[in-house]
Amino acid sequence: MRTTDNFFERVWAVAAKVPRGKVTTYGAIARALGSPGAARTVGWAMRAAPAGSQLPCHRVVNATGALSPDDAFGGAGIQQSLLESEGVTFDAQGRVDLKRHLWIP
DNA sequence: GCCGTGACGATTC
DNA sequence: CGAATCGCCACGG
Repeated sequence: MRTTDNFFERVWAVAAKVPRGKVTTYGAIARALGSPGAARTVGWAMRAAPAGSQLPCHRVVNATGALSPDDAFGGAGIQQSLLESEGVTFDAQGRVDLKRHLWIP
């Protein structure tokens, strides 16, 4: 089958299920897939996600609420802007308020 | 089957 | 809080 056999598709599937105005963490997705330690692999799937897949990867953040690198999404601040547009709030550190928007599959 | 890689996680300083 | 370190897992070569 394709190079993207299972894990990647699972990650994308879960990420696509994240409701608008909410965010999830790589660890949460990895946990949902049955591999709580595969958080890195989840992040890798996001980076390997095909452009134009409409995958809301901007709704996926790490456990600390920090967003993806500035060079991601094609520009710095893009991720935060998108989340803010969806109603997501940030703290003084520019991190997502997981206490309010954390969503787990 | 080993090595290198990586948009992570948790711990420690 | 910020930076550094170790450990984890899956994919490609």
